[in-house]
Amino acid sequence: MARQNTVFKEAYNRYAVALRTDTALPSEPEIAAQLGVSRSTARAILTRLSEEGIIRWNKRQKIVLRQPTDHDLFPSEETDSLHDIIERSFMQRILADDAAPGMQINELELAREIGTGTTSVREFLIRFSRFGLIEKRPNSHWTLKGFTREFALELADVREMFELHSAAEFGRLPRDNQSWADLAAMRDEHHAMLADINQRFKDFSVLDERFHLLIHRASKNRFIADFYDAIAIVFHYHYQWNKTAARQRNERAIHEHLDYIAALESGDQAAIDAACRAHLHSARQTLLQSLPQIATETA
Amino acid sequence: MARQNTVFKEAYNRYAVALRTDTALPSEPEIAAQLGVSRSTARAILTRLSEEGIIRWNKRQKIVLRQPTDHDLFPSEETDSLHDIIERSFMQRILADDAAPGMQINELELAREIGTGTTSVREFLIRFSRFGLIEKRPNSHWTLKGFTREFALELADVREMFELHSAAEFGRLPRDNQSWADLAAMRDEHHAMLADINQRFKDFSVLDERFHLLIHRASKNRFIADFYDAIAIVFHYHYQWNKTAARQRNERAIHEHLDYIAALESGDQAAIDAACRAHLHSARQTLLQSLPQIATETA
DNA sequence: ATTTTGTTTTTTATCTACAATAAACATTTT
DNA sequence: AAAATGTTTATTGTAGATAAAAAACAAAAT
Repeated sequence: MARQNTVFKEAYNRYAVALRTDTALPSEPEIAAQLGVSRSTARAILTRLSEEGIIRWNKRQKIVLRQPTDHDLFPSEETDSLHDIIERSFMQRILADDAAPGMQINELELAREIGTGTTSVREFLIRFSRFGLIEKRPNSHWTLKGFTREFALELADVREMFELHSAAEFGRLPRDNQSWADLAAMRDEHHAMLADINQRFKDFSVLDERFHLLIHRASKNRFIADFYDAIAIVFHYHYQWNKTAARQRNERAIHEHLDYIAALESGDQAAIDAACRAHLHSARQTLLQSLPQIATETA
Repeated sequence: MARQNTVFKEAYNRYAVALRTDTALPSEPEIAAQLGVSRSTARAILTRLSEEGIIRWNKRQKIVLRQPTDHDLFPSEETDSLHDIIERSFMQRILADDAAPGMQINELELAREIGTGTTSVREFLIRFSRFGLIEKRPNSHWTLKGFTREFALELADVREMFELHSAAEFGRLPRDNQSWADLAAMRDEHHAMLADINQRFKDFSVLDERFHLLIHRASKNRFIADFYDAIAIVFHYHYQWNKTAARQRNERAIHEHLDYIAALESGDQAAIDAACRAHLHSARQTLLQSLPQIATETA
C-alpha cells in the first residue's frame, strides 16, 4: 500500500462527532476549509457519511439523519499520521533507560519495529536531527547523542538568549496588540491554577508551553520560532516520560511567571530583563534536575 | 540504478593524483582512513588502479607502476555527490531573478530538471528547510519564502545574539587553548590580505567565514554551530551569485576584524563586546545592501 | 598477538511505482 | 455572474527493490 488515508479518517472523525441531527451542512468548499483539508477529502467524508446513512446527500442538500455513534468512528490507531507514530515510537526508544548515548540508530530496524517503510523513518530522522539529539555520519549510521547534561546546558543557553530577546520585543509591542490581551488572559489562568494548585499542578506544563510560546511569538523571528518548536517537542516527551511534576516546583514557577507577566505589563525593560532572567535561571535548574543521573556525553 | 558510486570515484581521483611512481602504498585500513572511506571502497580503488596498470598489487605488495594521467581520472560530473548536485541546482534556482517569494516548489519537476529521483529531492528539501528559506504545507507543496529583507533581518538578529555569546566565551578560553594560536595566525592572514588588498579583496569572504567559524567554535554549542553552518551555506551561494565584493567594504571589514581580534586578545569582556557589536553592525548593513532591491515577503 | 588481507553480511542511498490527497478544470445551479 | 457541484489531472507520501558503501567476520601473514 502506498499511503494510508489517515487524513481522511482523522477528518471524518472530527467532522462526525460535531454533527447534530436535522441540521443542514454547508457547501463542500466550506466544509473543506473548516476541516483544513482539500475538497476531495471533504467529498470523501460526505460520501462515507452518506453511505453510512448518517446524512442524506443530494447535491446541495445535506441533511443529518442521525447522530453518529462511537461505532461509526474510525479507531484511533487508524487516524494517527505516520509521522506522529514514528515520532512517538522513536521518542520512547530515545528516552528509555537502555538508550545509551553513542548508540547507533539503524533505519531498517527502526522501520521494521514500527511497521513502516524505511523512507518514512529516514525522513523523520532528517527532520528530527535539527533537535541536536542525533547526528549522522555520511554514508553510515545515525548516532544517538542523547539527552545528556551537555545537551541540556546547550539548549538552556540558546533558550535564554532567545527568550531575553523575545521578552524585550514583547515589552515594545504597541498596547493595542492582541498579545497584551492574551497575556492578561494568561495571567488569570495562572491565578486560577494557583488557587487550586493541589489538584491542578500537573496541568502546568501545558500552560508553561503556551506562556513561553506567547512570549516568543513577539520576536517574529522564524529561527526563534523553530527553535521553540524543537524545545516544545523535546520537553513534551521528556516530561511525559520523567514524571517529575513536583507540585512545589510548579507552584514556584507559577509565581515566577506572574512576576514575569507583571514586569512585561510594566513596560520597564530593566524589570522585564530581571524577571525573565530569574525565571530562566530556575527553569534551567529544573531541566538539569530532570536529567537521568548518569548520562554523560560520549565522543 | 539504485545508487551512483560517486564515493568510490571521488576517492579514486583523490588518491590517484597523489600517487608517485615506484613508491609502495600502505595497508588497506590505512588507505581507507586517509581517504575517509571504508575499506571496501579502498579495496575497490586498489582493484581499479591494478586493472588500469597503475599499480602492481599482490596482497601486501602495492607498487606504483606509473603516474596516472588526467585520462585515468573520472570526469568531475561523475564524482559529485547527488546531494551536492541538488544543492547547487536548487540554490541557483532560488537565487535566480525569476524566483519570486511565495512561489511553489514542485518536487517532481525539480527532480526531472535535475535528472534524479523524487526521494533525493524530498530529502534535500527537508534538510534545507532548516535554513528558513522554504516552508512546507503538510500534504501539499513547498513554498519559497525567499531571500527577503525579513529573512536577512531575522538572520542578522540571531547571528548577533550567537556571536556575542561566542565571543564572550572565546574571551574566557584558557590561554593555552589551541584557539588562541589559531586566532594569532588569522590576525597575520588579515594583515597579509590588507597589504595586498587591491589584488586580494575577493578572497575576503573565505577568510571571513573561517574567522567567524573560529569564534563560534568557542561556544561549544551544537545549536550555534548548526546555525552557523546554515549561514555559511546561504552566504556562500548568495555572494557567489551577487558579486558585490566591493573592495572598500571588505577593507573596512578587515579593519573591524583586526580590532575584534585585538579585543579578544586583551581578554577584556567589555572591549570584546564593543568590538563584536561594531563589526556585527556593519556586517548587517552589508547583508541588507546585498539584497535584491525589490523583494518583499508575501504571505 | 597484532595487524593485514580475503570474504560475507548488513546498512544506507536512491529509484520506481502507486494510493491518497490536493488542485485544476468543466458543468450546473442559484 | 458568482458560487456550488461534478470530473479529471497533478502532486505528495510511502512501500519495496537494489546497487553502493560500510561493517563484521574469517583466514593468513608478520
